[in-house]
Amino acid sequence: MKNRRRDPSTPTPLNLGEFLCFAVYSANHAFNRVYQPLLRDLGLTYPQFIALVLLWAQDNQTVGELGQKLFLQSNTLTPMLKRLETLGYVRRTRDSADERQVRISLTEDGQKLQLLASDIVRRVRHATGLQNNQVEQLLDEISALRKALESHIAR
Amino acid sequence: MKNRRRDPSTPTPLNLGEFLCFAVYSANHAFNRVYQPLLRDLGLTYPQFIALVLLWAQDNQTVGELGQKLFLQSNTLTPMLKRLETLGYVRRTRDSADERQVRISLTEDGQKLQLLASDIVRRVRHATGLQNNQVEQLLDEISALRKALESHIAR
DNA sequence: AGCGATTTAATCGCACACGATATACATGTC
DNA sequence: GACATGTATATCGTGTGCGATTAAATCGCT
Repeated sequence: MKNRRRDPSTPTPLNLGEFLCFAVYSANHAFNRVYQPLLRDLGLTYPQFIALVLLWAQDNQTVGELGQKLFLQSNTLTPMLKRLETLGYVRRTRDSADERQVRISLTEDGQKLQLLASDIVRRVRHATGLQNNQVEQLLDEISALRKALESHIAR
Repeated sequence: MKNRRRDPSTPTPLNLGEFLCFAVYSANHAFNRVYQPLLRDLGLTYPQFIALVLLWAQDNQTVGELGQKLFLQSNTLTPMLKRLETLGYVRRTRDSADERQVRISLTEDGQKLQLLASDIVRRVRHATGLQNNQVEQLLDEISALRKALESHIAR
């Protein structure tokens, strides 16, 4: 039960190791670096891979739909999707019913990538060193954290 | 105990909500967005703030020392520290004993910022909606995750 | 039908982040 | 002391991210 006396003229020293935000920040970087060598052969970056995961689950989504799920806006997505188009993994076509919307659909090559994706995901999960139930628990906790932060942002 | 039959020609569908990496990725973004309005008045970005946290704990560190703690290299840090210098919060001076090293020291203005920092950190902690012991537990879990990922990268 | 408000993407400028490389300095070996 | 080796920082190019703005299409209201 220590109650150390401190010089009141200097603020409480902040220890970066105690920052939850920094733990999250550096864990995110670590994930990035684990994915990188696995994705290099496919010419993909980690965010691009995440976008493809969404498209494998549901093809032909609009830019806005993808952005809602990824928490990204068109200013980030549009250039990224254009790169995926250049790579030959997706097509970008205006929706004929609503010309404001751009629909992203997988090419045949883009669909084929999914065959490799499961293996990549498996490897990354292995790299976490966690059991399935631990992954689930941590995932729930971090998701709850994100939601709490977002509800705070909304105010 | 469902054991759905699947078409063996199509891969297992991947659900982004089950990706621990994505939970971490989006939680990191959420932190960023919570910090942003709090730091705007100081002209600081979130990574810049984190760098200052390190300098408040120990002034006059080298670029390399900061990079080791932030998991960043000079190609990221140098421009960022130059911006902090332009803002008038730090000075960049070559170490006279070893001219290869650049030492980063806080200006008077940079030191003063610490008075506001504790309040910002307190607000962000409040935004997480977590109790102190919950923060500690989650921090330990995420740090362990980062370490596991990094030890995997090292191989 | 007409027209302002809303929605959807795209564009621009800036700030990370990193791989690859360059440059200057320091160290060790002969 | 010279030269190879190693180290610390800086530079360059590319790819996210985001705030602010723009442009085009649609909606809603009268």
